Order: sequence, then structure tokens, then C-alpha cells
Amino acid sequence: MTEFSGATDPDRILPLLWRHRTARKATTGRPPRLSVDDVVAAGIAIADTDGLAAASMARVAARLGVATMTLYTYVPSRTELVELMVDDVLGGRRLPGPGDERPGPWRDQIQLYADRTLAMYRAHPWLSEVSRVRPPLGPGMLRESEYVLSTLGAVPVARRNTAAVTIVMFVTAAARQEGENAQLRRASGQSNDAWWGQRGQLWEQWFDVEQHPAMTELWNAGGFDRGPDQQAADAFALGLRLILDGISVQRDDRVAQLPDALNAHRDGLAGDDLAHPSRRAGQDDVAGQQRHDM
Amino acid sequence: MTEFSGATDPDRILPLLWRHRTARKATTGRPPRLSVDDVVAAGIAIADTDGLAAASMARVAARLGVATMTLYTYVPSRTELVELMVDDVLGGRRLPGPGDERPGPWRDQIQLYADRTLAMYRAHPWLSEVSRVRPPLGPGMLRESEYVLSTLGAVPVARRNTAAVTIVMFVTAAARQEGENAQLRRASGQSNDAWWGQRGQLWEQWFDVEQHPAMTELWNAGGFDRGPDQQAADAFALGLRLILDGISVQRDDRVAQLPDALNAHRDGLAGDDLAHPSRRAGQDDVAGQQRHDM
DNA sequence: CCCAGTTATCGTATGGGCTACGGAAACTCT
DNA sequence: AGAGTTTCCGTAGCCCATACGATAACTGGG
Repeated sequence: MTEFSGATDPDRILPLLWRHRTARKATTGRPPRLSVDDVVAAGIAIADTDGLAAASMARVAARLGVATMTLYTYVPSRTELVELMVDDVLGGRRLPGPGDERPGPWRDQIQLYADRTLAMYRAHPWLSEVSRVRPPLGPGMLRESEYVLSTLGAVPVARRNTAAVTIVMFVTAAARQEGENAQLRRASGQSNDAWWGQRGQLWEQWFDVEQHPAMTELWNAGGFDRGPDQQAADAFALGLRLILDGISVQRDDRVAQLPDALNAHRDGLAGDDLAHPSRRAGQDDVAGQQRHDM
Repeated sequence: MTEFSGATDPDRILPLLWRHRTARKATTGRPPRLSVDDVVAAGIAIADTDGLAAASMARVAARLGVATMTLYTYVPSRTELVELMVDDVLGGRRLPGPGDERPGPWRDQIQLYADRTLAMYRAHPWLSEVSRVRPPLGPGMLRESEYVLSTLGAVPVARRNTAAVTIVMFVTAAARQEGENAQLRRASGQSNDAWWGQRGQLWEQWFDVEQHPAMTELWNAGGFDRGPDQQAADAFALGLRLILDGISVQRDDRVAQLPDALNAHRDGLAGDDLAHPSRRAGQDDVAGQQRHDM
């Protein structure tokens, strides 16, 4: 299940998230045996193999060869540790930055984002255990937002953010499922097929054909022949394609040449409410405003 | 974070999930003071107000006026209790069944599903804490599958299930976010807007404009003026619309009258080419495994 | 009416989790 | 050498799930 820990103090977590920007260290006092990076890396390593719950303060400390309470000099609490782990992994995708080369047209760039994100959740399935609303506002998370937005330059600004949030939401949802699968596979030592097979008695003993005609019909027509994993992959591919198809209709450079049937959809795509930007003066106003990721 | 408990024994959990079909009770021995329904209801009530973690065995028992260990006569472990809670709530949407009246054309029926699901996650935000892969195979979950499939009768069988899984995946993802929001709002006593406002120093102190030109540009253009909750709502509306638009193209009764530009998209929808090449490669690593949500 | 059989109740104990607190240790600088 | 500062970490308190075994409460048979 998804962990919800306490709220974190921005004055403590933000400097930690952006710790690589501030390199000043204390010159006095007992020198530290570890670094925050060490703690984060240990947490990730444990979570990768045994799940987020296994990355307890005690176990992270043991892996680093220190006492449990020692960790609290590096990290205010386990909540912050998890946030740091998440942002670290998010940044680990190494999505192309502002000056970097891009893999072709915008759709391929989105596909790169999707591929990397899927791979990230496969490598770090415990990400699925962490909520991504009110995400860690660190470099890793911001890099994601920047990349996705940068691929949508051809979408009118009034609709660009909605498009980005939609893509991120869908991709994250699919990746999260993938991560949950990996997690369950490891924890149960059982594949999805095995899990379903073990529950075959459901159909013989409990399933009521009368109550489920649509399922029964589709079953008889072979509509469930593809296994659960393939179904999920199909759904991900289809959903992403349809979303990108729809977004491409919003792109400035294509609107003109499309048939009326499609332009009809275009209207009100983001609703009237999206189209009235009360323009903000400068980026200095940024304080106090909200933006969001997903 | 998402809870992952141990694997449950189908021989124990299936009879519990379908307990209302089998009404025979023991005639001998000490009569029970409670019922499984009582325990499930107590768990839901506590989780509704204080989150899933608060629905501990001790607290559920206390609410029912019995000792903690007493619960274990009704439920094998907390894992099963949570599964029962989930299926109960899933069924609580009371989606129209086989004979029941439907609210108009298929799109409206999907919208009903989406609305009810959103409402369910708002009323029971702890659902967001529970993984929905390898879901409880009870009446509540099966009713959902049946309903969604029943709305897609006009989609060719070869593509129907993929369409259903895609819709469920997207709607569930959006609803889950909504639930996480509700949860965080209550746990932190802080709205989303307040949370972002409290982190205004991010932009002044840590945000690097050079590294994030696309975000900066969009910010200056007013692209982030809508608050986080509105952004999420916009994304949900857009994503669902685009997915349904795409699926409607697959419907038998509409294919004929659509322009070629759209029919081009139609091809390969359920086919082998569904997965993007690079993605498929990565996926084979995971071979042998997962099914998903739905 | 009593007792065997059966089922439900629940007290205790074990082992895990997070972290507040406060003292000890290790370093620099004067 | 001593003061100041920072890190290290042992103890203890409070939460959790649940294995085990004793006890309570009921039914049906004699």
C-alpha cells in the first residue's frame, strides 16, 4: 500500500534535496563518517531488493555499519529519507536536458520518457509504494517536468500544461502497475499467470454466469486469451497512442490541415477555462504560486 | 505508500469474499459475537476517517468492543481484512448490473463509471493505499469488470478487452490521485494550494532558470495559473476524452463513416505492432509475468 | 441434568518498527 | 590543554501483527 508519512518541513527538505548545489561543510566539530548520499544510496539498495518497508532505519544503518540513531544526523526522519530516495531515482533517468540531443520528433521524445520511466519502475519497484502527489521538489522531479514540457513546444501554451500533466499521469500509472507487479512477483515468488491459475476455482465455484454476461461472452469469444501481462502492455500502448494522437491534433502545425471531424474535437479541448491566462508579470512572482507535476 | 502484504490463500479468501452466497452457519459451539461484515465495516469506518494504517487490528477490535485477538476468528490476518474492505467498497458503487437501466449511450455509461469511481475514492481515500494489481476476486471487483465490458459491446471482441483495461487503468489512476490528495489534505491539515505556497522558496532559492527553460517560458506565459487541483481535473477530463474518442473510432457502427485520416489510426490497434519497438525489447526481460489491475 | 464436543474469546509474549532524549566521543581552534 | 562544536549511539517508550494456549460459552446426546 502507499505510504503516507508526515508532512515535511520545507526548510529542512529543500536544502537536502538540492544539497549538491551547496557544498559548504562544517570545519569544526567531529567529522561525519557518512554523507547524505551514502544514506540515500543504502536506502535505495535495500528497497530495490527487498521493498520499501525493508528499508527501515535500523536496516539502512546496519548496512552502513553505524547505529540506527546515527542516521538522524543526516536525515530528519524516515519520511525525508524516502523523499530523497525518490528524487534521486527520478533524476537517475537522465532525461535529456535543455542543450542535449533529442531522439527525433516529439512523439519519439515522449516515447523515450515513457521507456525510461517504465525502466525506472522496473529497476526500483518500490517507487510504486510512494505517492507522487505533493512530490519531492528536487532536481530529479523538476528535470522530468522540464523534459516533458520541452517536448510539447508546438502545443499552444494554454493547453500545454494540461497535455503534459495528462501524459505524465498516464505514463506514471502504467509504470506504477509495472512496479507493483515486480514487487508482487518477488514477494510472493509467484508469476501473475501462476497467481491467476491458483485461483481457477473462482470460475468453477463462485463465478455467476447470469450476473456477468458481458464477461462470459467475451470469454467465449476468446477475448481473454492474451495473458494478464500482455493485456496490461496492450492497454498501455493503446492509451498512450490515443492520448498522443489527441494531443497532436492540438499542435499548431497540424491544426490547419486536419479534416473538420477532428477540428470539432479540438474545440473546448481544454475548456474555455483554460484559455484565459491571467498573465503573470515576471518569474519573480513565482513565489506563492503553485505548479504541479502530475 | 502502497501496502504490500503477504500472499493470501485462495481457499480462505475466496469463501470470505463470496460469503454472502453461502449462508450456512455452525449450529454447535460458542455463538459468535460479531460477523465478518461487522469487522469489515469497522475497518472501513476507521480507514475512512484516519487512513488505512489506523485500521490496525487493535483499533478495529477496540471499536467493536472485543479483544484484538478475537478478530482472528473472523479473518485470517490483516491482509485478508484489507482485501475484504476493498471488495466491499468496490461493490458499493452499485454500478448497474445486467438487467438494470443504463444512463444513455456508451460514453455516458463510461462517464457514470468514472464519476462513481472518483466519488468512491473521495469517500474512501485509503483505497489509494492499496495496490490494485492482483485484486480481490470478489463480487465487487467482478461487478466493475462486467459493467465496463458491457458498455463496450460495439467494440469488436478482439479489441474490446484492451479498450476496457485502458479505460479502467486511466480512471483508476485519476481516482487514486484524488484519493491521495484527500488523504494528504487530512493528514497534513493543509490544502494543496497551501502546500505549494509554503514551498515558494523553491523558486527563489533553488530553481535554476537556465536548466528549465520550458518551464520558465510556460510560467511567464501564464501556463501554470490554474492551481494543482484544477490541473489534475483538466488532465483527467482531457485524457478520458481522448481515450474515448480513440475507442469510438474502433466501434463497428462508426468505422465506415470516418475520414481516412482516422481510419489510418485504426490499423494495428490490437495488433502485434501495439507496443513500441524499444519498449517491447525491455519488456521481454520481465517475461512470464504480470497482469494488472482492471 | 450433566458432560463431551465444538466454537469463540482473549491474555501473554515475541519481535519488529520509529524516534525523543541525553550523554559520550571526536574533531578544530585558541 | 580547554572550550566549542559536531557526530555518534544506548536506552527507553510507544506503536504494530500475530503465535500459542488457556478459558468461556454454547449444542446435542445420554
